[in-house]
Amino acid sequence: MKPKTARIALVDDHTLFRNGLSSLLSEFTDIEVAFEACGGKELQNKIETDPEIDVILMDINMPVMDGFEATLWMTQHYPLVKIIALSMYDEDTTIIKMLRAGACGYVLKESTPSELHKAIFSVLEKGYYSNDLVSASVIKSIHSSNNNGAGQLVFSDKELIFMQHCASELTYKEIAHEMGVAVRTVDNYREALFSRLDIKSRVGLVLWGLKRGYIKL
Amino acid sequence: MKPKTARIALVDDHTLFRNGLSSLLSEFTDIEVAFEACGGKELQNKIETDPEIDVILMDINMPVMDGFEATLWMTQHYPLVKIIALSMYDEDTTIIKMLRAGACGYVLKESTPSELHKAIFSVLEKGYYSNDLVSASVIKSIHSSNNNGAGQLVFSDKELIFMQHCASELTYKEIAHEMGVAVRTVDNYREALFSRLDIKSRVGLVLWGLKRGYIKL
DNA sequence: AATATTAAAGGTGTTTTTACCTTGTTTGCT
DNA sequence: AGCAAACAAGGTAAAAACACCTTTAATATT
Repeated sequence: MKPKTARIALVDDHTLFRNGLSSLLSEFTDIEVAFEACGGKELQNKIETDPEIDVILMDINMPVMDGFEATLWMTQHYPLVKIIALSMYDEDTTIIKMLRAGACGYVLKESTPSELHKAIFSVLEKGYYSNDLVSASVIKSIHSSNNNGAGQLVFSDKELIFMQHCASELTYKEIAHEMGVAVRTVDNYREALFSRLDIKSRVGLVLWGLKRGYIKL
Repeated sequence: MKPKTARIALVDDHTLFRNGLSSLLSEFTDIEVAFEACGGKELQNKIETDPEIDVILMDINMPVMDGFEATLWMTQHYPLVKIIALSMYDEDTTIIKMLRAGACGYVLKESTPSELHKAIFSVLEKGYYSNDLVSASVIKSIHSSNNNGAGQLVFSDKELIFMQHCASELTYKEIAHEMGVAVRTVDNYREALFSRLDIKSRVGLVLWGLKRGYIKL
């Protein structure tokens, strides 16, 4: 069954990119851009009045509600709408994280329009879109030992808060005070993260978090 | 004098954004996209065979040769071509840096197509494009004390290399070895940067550099 | 009830980072 | 030639970061 026209929604906080992509996609006769949203919140509003969407192209790095959260929300509330993650980075863990959140494909912003077109119709016809990027990441995540058996990295709330605090000029003593725990305790968070992620310094942790979207600049 | 059609070149490493923008701009009857380039190097090649460009829309964060370098090169080799910086971030120092490198305007990727259109023709007719972002940055840079009298932050080559090395898990000892200088010398770089930028830790330096594009993730 | 797991916290020691002060050398300026 | 500025480098000391090992209390697990 060849679906007539794919109804697409775009979610990205950069208006120029969003409008540009919309203009680009409208050149394909088999694609219709139903609406655009600048973030997760706006998506929630617009999908309500127009739920007949086939595919959402979702940026990952957005302020307020980012692509992970928005994707998670979509899979819970509109499980039939397919989501393709659009990102600038090709970090394995980010790809895995998006796929786990419910995305059916992952396309870089460096890709060509025709690859995007292919991704959209692959998702519609096969239910997923897989390219070298995704395949490699999936395989790596299965083979990786830096994770629990299920192939994912899990962080406690405290660890995530600690990680964000690390991206500042606060000392660990000040972070401990900020979080209301003993200095030794944040030292535990640090040691746990260092060993799990195979990191040797605070700078390394900050860089790791930034690359994968756990820390916001 | 109303220029017939503005001949534009796009420089951005993200193909989807570039193509999208191209498609968007081609909807304006008074704009013609002459060519696209994925980075500074490709721009250097293409401008040679097609130098009749009115305005270049230049992304700042690109690998290999970034927007700063490319803008500097353009002002030296093709001083008549106007450049508008396109960026995701609205950091004051970045804006100033691009303007000093020769850019005639600064537009965020969050902007609307009509603002971009306005910027292009403002640059062509008035020679520059100024919006609230640019005005505020210019004023701040004049009033700021974190700079030399001329209102700019200047870094030596070694300092820039050192800064980039700071965004790693290398210790200062290893950085010194990497750079072929004494440990005390990189300590000088660090102290100079810390005091000039009012920074208290290596993490702070890395965050400062990332926000302003001096350090690449 | 006994056992395993986990989070919080302490002890101790080493390495790294940071701060401040000083010296020699080069470079450029007048 | 004389002087100032800039750069590389050394000394020292304190603070912060890092590593490793142990203890306690609260939670599960069986």
